[in-house]
Amino acid sequence: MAVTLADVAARARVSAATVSRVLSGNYPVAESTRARVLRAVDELEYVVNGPASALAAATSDLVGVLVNDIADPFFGIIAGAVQSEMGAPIGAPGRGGEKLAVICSTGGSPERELRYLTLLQRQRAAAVVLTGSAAEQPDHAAAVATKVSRLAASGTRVVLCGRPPLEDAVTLAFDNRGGARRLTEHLVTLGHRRIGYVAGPAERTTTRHRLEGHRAALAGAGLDGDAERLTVHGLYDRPSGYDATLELLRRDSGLTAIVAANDTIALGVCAALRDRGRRIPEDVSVAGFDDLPFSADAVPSLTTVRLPLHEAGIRAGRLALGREPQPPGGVAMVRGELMARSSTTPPPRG
Amino acid sequence: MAVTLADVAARARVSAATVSRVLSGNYPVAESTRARVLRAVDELEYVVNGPASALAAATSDLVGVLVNDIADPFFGIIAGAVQSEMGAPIGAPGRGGEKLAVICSTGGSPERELRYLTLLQRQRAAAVVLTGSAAEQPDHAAAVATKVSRLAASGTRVVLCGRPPLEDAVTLAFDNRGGARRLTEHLVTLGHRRIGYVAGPAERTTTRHRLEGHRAALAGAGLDGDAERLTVHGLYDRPSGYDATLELLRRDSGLTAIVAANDTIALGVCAALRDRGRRIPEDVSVAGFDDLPFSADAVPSLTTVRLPLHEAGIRAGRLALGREPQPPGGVAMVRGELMARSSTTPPPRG
DNA sequence: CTGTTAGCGCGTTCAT
DNA sequence: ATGAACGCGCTAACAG
Repeated sequence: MAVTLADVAARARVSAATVSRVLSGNYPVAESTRARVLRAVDELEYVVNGPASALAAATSDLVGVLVNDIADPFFGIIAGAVQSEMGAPIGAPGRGGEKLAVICSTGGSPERELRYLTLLQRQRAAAVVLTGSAAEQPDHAAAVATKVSRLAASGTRVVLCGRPPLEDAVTLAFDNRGGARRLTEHLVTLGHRRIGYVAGPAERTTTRHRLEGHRAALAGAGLDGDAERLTVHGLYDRPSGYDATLELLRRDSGLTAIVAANDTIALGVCAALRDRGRRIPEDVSVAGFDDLPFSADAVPSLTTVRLPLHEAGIRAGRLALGREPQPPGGVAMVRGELMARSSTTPPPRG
Repeated sequence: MAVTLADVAARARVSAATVSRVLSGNYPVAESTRARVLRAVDELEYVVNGPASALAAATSDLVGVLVNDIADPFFGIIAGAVQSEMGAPIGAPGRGGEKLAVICSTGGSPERELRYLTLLQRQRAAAVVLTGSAAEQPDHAAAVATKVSRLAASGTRVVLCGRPPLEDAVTLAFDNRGGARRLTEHLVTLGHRRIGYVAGPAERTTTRHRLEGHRAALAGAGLDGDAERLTVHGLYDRPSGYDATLELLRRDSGLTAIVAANDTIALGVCAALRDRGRRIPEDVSVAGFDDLPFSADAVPSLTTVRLPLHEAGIRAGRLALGREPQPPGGVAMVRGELMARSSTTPPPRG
């Protein structure tokens, strides 16, 4: 029913193989026949059959991108950047290098993560990029590691972006621990002594690393006695930040600063503080993490740790396509930069 | 090299056809052999070859989702919702109904939109969901319409979400015009007479419809004399809102309200007003559109028009899979709801 | 440079 | 209920 290679070949009075060669452009073809073929393609409005092509060539032009939540700009920025690298390579005239990025939103569920991985394996994806924090439950972690190895074994390149290294995969790790430490050190330097922390969901690598960095800074200042009591876990969203702040205030109404595990949580922290009549930063300083676009515009502008998400996504995309050499040891660390803005200031006196 | 159907068949001592039938589950197979086959599948860690399957069955389990910018939560929310509908249908035990959503970020470029459409056509996608505003240049619009017809003709279901109807496609249109009109009417009712408007990029349907709604409200109040002069176009982003506001202030420093074409622009509007020493809303009222998650949390909370993006995405996904009956005439209108919040108030006296 | 040949792995008749 | 055989549309040898 649809137009096939054979139809084009017939119309151009050449063999199917020749048409195939013209289209993939990776083989010498006489200019005259080439033109004839292209004209036939045009006239017949022929479009290659992807599945057939993938089957015969044993390669697919699909690249999977797994994210926890595509509605969260953190992942949107990374995913968009990865996809922007999927076009045809610079010097390739043919429609050869066009890859299609498949963005999959797992909702943070390890089961769905594995399901998507299987789906991509079924599609024989050329590469897979796993972004964001990984679940730390031993069984899930093992299952993902196994799946990754299997994908790698079957020729799918696997890139990890913002999650801890794994065998058989190239990794772009975010320095969550270091960034978090510098952020809390900044507060300590300002003079804060009673600092609350709103963490993300437990059992996630990013949550743990950021919390560890925070604790390290506290320990360095001899302030870690209360750390456990002044930490509340929640999701990486605004309502969690709001609720956690109320809880923190209940536990210690004399807090002079609250650090949130990310910027979105920080938004909720600010809202709760305002509802409780605390001024930011005069009464309570607030800090986030990630430096999402809205953070610089918040009122007051949010002190946070800038992660180069776009750049990381670009790099992840290039690594996935093998257009960039792997970092030594297969692991590169992406540093975060402290952005000290208006939401943090020395604590009120008295 | 990889495990194939034949390998599984050999191990289970049945024919490849039987294995195929067990896996697709749409054919009677004896329980005993069924169990044997499934065990073999498990032991061999067999994963169906998607391309081969798609070729033989002439159907694909890919669904394309085109968005202007996946880093923008507006699209992230829609895309995430569409994808959440792609799982196996409720009563289907087999791995049959699993669809893979391919989210493609076009950057608002009509060329890339067409390229993605071709890529999806090449993959023989089961469906395509086009979201967000469409370019209005006649040639581009025609090219997209043609491509859509061609996709539809080849059996790909096409769903339009948040863009104007097209032949051969089911449409979920947003009532941008009506929402914008009610929003500006709200300002007029509050007493505003000099209202600036920061529009999105020209030549886009959403931009035009929202602007038309705004103008209609002005005209209804006899305020449309200055409308042209008090409108500035930009992109749908924060910097554009910032710059446009400075320009508007230059054109009329006595503005008492500024309406932005979306919430993100409104963020920039607020920043610029503050930098110019204007209080919001005491000196100048500000309004946005979309009601993205951050808008309720802004300080002051943003008056805007709520679009049920998540619900619309869910519906678009169901329509794409044919799981929901088409609306009468193939077009359904999604209304926006005015959310009057703290960023709008009566104009200052004098 | 071009045509011929032979699969790629699976779904689907048609028999049995 | 199961197996044998064919073909989906394309690419990759191999000739020439």
